[in-house]
Amino acid sequence: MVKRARTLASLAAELGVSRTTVSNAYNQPDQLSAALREKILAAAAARGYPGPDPMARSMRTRRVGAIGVLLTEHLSYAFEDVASVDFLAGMAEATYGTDSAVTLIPAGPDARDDASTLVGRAVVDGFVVYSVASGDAHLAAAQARHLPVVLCDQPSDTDLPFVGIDDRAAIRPAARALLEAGHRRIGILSIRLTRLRRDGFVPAADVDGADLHVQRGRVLGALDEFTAAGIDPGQVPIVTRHINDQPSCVDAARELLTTHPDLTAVLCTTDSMAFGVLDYAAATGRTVPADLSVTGFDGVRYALHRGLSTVIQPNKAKGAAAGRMLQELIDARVTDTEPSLDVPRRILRTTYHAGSTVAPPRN
Amino acid sequence: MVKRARTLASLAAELGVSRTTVSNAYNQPDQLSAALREKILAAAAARGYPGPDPMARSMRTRRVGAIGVLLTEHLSYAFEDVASVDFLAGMAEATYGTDSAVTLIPAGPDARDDASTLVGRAVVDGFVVYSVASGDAHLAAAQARHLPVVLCDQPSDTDLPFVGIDDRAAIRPAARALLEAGHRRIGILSIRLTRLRRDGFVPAADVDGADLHVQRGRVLGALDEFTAAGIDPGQVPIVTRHINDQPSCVDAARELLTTHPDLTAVLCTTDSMAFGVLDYAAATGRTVPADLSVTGFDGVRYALHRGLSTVIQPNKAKGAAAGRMLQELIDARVTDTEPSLDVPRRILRTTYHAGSTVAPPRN
DNA sequence: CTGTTAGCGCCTTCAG
DNA sequence: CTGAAGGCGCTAACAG
Repeated sequence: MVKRARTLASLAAELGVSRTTVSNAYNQPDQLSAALREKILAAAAARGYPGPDPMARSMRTRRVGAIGVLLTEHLSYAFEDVASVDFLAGMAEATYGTDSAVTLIPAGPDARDDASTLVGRAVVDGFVVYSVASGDAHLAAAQARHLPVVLCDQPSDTDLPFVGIDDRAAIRPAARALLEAGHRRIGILSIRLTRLRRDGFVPAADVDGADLHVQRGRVLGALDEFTAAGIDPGQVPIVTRHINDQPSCVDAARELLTTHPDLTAVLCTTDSMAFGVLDYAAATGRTVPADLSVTGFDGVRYALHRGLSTVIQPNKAKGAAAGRMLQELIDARVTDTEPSLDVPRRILRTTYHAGSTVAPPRN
Repeated sequence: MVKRARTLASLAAELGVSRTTVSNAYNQPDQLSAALREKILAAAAARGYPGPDPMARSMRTRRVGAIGVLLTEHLSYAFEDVASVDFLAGMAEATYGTDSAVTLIPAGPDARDDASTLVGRAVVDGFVVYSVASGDAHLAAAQARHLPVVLCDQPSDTDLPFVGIDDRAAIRPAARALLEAGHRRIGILSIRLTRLRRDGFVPAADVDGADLHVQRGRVLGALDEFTAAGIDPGQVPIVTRHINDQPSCVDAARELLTTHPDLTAVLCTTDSMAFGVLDYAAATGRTVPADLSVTGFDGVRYALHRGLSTVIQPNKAKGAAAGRMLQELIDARVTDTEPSLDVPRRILRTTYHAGSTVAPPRN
């Protein structure tokens, strides 16, 4: 059993070379002879020296080799949600080949004073902040770190680098499909528009001030289209739910359709909501689309499988774009003396999937 | 605009207190007066000091606040595979409330010399190694780091902390169900048993030496049960495929059933394989289970949905157990002078789901 | 409750 | 191609 070298310095001492030389053996192979390098690496292996300590290295180089993703929801929810799993897959893809890993940072809604400790303490080179409300404390904490930050989806009104879709424009084809089929009495179902819980009807006038920009954009986009078709947006019933599990969505459909039995169509801002409508319709004996037209948003696999008329957004591509953008910002920071002044902003395309849940109204 | 304090020391200097005091304001609130603490925190906020630098802190405390997960496959595959997504969800759950994040470390099969750099450079407190072949280079690299390592699923024959199921025992109820229904001519379909690609028939005698312990265990468990029922394991046809996508699985079913048309049942070591059999049976006009009985393994959602007779394993619980076990090892390392000598080993329970794809053979 | 003293292990000049 | 020196920013231990 050979003595154990636990640091670069001790290994250097044992071999009778300088620390630099050992360091170079790992990091700058062209700075020493191949023979010496081999000898050093072999000696290291023999003594169980695992190579330069990553922490010390990071401290010195100011580079970690990890990018953080802030997922606001309880982290294990993120793995149950198809969209965020796809997003993570995209980020993983973006880092493939890079010398960076992805660090998942749970940033739950628990408003402990130190809710931001995880992001404050995370050992990463930058953050991707995935879909949080404007004014989110974790986002603020990430910015406070003075590291590159890329925002994904929301908030959409900051000066930070951004990757997302144009929700307001993206939903219009769905609204248009309903209008073109001849619908005039259309209700809207949306997931929460604000961080604060508020289930039930929301006046159209309140939508503008909502702090969850994604849902706000979708509702506004639909209203834009309705308005353009001569429908008074103030007369469009809008129902929201804070949680988007199946029972909530069905209940939202019930609330909307029992209070407004004259509706011939429901536009939903998420596929989950649309499923709620489909389920409620089935439970109450209505046929879709003969008795009721429905549109969704997101284009999750199950929606396409079920033939839902919906808007497909590229979740994986978003993840990849966000990952790459952050990586570029990190690299630029090392290279440039002065960071470039234009903030990257990438808007990805969406597509409307016609599906089979829109048809002309019965009467 | 106030001067910017970029380090703890500079902030301390500007405030005329010692660095310790500032450090304590962040880390040991009970070591100074609330008033002073407030004053320090306020001054920090005013100057944009983001708090103690995480890298320097980690370097000093030898603690990062992140645990690494090694997923051998190309990382974005991991997000397409239900089992590994559930596993990650479990890990996320285990770290919830802990001051640890999860770092995903892609450890693709690219056997570059430095394939292990990511794991060699990862700034983490320990590793969970998820389902790799025995002798995997990334596992070796993780061990070389002298950090706590927890193995999940495989390899199962090391002295490392382990979380998994007893694959060999777990599959026996599926085999037994087929035997009890009266089947005697049963084929086996398995995903790759070795890292090296080898599609097609595998002699039962070769299974023992397979380096992918999970699949090996399942095949051996089935053979155990067959043997106990008086069937010569040497006569049981075993077909493998390296890749488990749908076409491969269907093709495996074709290969098995065309060469052995007398089989009345197929035992599969994964649900994906069983789907391949179901699809092939449907395509060739056989009814399951009337004409052919089929069992799977894993218990993915879709399998249960489809009524497959299969073994359900608790993927999320595995992730949670692995995460917690690693966390404990990390904490113990800080506390204990001498690490405890018994290596934790946790075997989780599986359940056989009867489903509806097993019935007595026709003749 | 506050301050002083020592490094943590490495990489990067810069000089041979 | 190699070596010596300095410091990255912080916290643990101890002493006031």
